Amino acid sequence: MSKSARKILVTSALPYANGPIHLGHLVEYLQTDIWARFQRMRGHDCIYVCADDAHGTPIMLRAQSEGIEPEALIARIGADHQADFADFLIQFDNYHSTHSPENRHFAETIYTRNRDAGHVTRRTITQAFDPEKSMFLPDRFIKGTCPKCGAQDQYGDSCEVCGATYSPTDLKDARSVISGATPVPKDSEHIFFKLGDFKDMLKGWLVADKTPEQHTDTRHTAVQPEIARKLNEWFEAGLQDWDISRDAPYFGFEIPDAPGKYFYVWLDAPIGYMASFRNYCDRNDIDFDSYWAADSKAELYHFIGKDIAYFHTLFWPAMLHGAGFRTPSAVFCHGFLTVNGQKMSKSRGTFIKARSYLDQLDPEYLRYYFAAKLGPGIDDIDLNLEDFQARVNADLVGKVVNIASRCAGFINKRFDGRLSDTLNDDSLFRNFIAEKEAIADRYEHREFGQAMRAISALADRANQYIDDKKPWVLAKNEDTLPEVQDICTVGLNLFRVLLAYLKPVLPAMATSGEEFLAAGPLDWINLSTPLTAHTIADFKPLMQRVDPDKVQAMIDASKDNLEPTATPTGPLVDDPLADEIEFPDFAKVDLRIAKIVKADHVEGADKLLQLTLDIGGETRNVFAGIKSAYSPEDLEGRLTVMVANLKPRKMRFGMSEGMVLAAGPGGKDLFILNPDDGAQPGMRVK
RNA sequence: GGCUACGUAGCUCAGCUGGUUAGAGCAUCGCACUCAUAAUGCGAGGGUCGCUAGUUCGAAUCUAGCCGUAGCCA
Repeated sequence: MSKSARKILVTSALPYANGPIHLGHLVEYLQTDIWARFQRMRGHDCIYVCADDAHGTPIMLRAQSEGIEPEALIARIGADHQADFADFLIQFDNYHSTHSPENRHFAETIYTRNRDAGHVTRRTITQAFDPEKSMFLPDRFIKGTCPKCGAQDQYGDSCEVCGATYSPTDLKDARSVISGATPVPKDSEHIFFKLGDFKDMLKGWLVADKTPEQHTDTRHTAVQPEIARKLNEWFEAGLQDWDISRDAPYFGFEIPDAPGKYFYVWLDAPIGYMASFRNYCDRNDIDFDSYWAADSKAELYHFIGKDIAYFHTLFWPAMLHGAGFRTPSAVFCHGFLTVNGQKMSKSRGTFIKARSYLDQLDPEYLRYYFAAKLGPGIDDIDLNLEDFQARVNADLVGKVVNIASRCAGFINKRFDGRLSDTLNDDSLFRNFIAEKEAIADRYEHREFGQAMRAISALADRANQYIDDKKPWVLAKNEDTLPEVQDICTVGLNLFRVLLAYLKPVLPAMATSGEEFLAAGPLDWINLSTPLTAHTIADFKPLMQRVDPDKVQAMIDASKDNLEPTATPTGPLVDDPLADEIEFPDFAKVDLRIAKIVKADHVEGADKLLQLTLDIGGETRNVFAGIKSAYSPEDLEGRLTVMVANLKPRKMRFGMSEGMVLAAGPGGKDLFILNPDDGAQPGMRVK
């Protein structure tokens, strides 16, 4: 290999630290991991870093609703994320957090350098303010009636019914999702990044040839053609100033020269790539500047979803450039994941968390399936669960592993595990090796689907070869027995090449296969030398077929609520529906999300618990007949649903100001209601 | 609403700059084989290439409109 080792830094987008990793996230991490492993196998110096994106209003509010500090929330979620990634065999060199000293340093550096260069401006804007919570409300935290079509319960930025976009101040009957209060307009000075200053620079960045000297085989531009077209559209629309500050209270970094103002989460999120790398450099004695200085010769690639292209192809290169750092070599976008052809859905059980998958299935199944479907473009990819099972079983177990399985028996039983001294028929082996650069090129350009197809076609040829030579016939005759050893030696060498080609995708199977072959780790160079005059280990199954029951179990575990069964048994039979009512009858009942702040036993009462319910600034005292099913410590801190406008009723133990809702026949079988994540005390249920 | 992608056999997808009878894998149906995790090999059936106009000697491939799906609109 005359080509020298490339210095490559790759990243995946930072997952947001307010929820678990799901299969949609994994498209990106698996794509990046496969690419990084491939580069390392080729002998390049490829560092893969990531981090949790830990700032912003949603995290602040979620921590509040859980009654914990945001630091505790992000620590817990960060640990979950890392466990999920590790179990999917994603090999980060470093995993950090945007809530870190390194990130504060780079956020401040990038801000102050851009400010000093004149790329920052200040302006007073008017925003919706929640007077009860004393905070400005992001658009998504305001709901109301669409000013265009009159649809109710729409977010502050756009209407999901008619698709209109507007400003939250246009919304009719607006209210804060957090407190339920009516937002009021309020002025505040904000800090803006002058993106327009970078128009020419960005256009130049887009068209420049990013091909590193070491691999001149293909041109390499900063973004894919689809994204380039989108960028041109954005250029034509004009680049507006970007609001990079948020007022307290906000979980993030305070802006150095603006007390009470914080960097917007999207400013410090991509800076997390630098922070994580800096943290890695400090622990591994690597020169940070050789990767990030303006004149760096290293390659820098970001893998992201197409939804965040705007941030990574405009703001990010601009603010790096404005602060005197290098810009990315390229930003690689991918599409979204659908399951069985549709958006992931909790009710269908297709909103599958990483952990729900891992509880049932081998991570390498999904690694292979995604690889088989990923291309360089931004098309969405579909996880069709039947196709998933068929593909993994046919390609991996039926074809690839089968080659080793059908040869290993002869070599182990008849030749004491010994391979022939030479490859007496090496034409097919040479054909396999001849594909090496073509397959590498597919990996390099993220054409994983084509790489998998090429590998699969080779596996077919290996099986054809064995079928043609019929070693099981030759094994019956002592005279032809030596030929059996030769044929199986060829077969196992073909298998070994396939194993190497698949190693970026199937690292665990590659390790098992390497143990079986007992000749050390495979890489892109040593795979060309055939294995001869060598003793292999006993063959153990390298991969099991996908168990359909496990797939079903995964779906069942992902179902939010159990589908009503077709058989007419259960509660509906015992307790038929009440008479139909008109909407106004229902509207009279004011149901609210309530937080159980305190729960106590009631002296002298057999069935009652005394609950103190917070409905967003106000509290209610309620006696609930749920003692048989819940103890007070089970309840404190939980959210539930109460009838808030029920006329207070005097009971023997005091005044009860409402009731909490529960289902079930009674006794131990009582179930109080539990709102989904994100609900806030005081929200109306309707 | 504007813009950008996508819409090819039952399923999942290839089809580069327009050119002989539109391909692969899975599934289905025959046949062969039995070394192998009921694996493998050979063969067959199956598509008005979303719809409609147009450009062209010729279009799945180019243009326009329409329908459907997804995303973006900072």
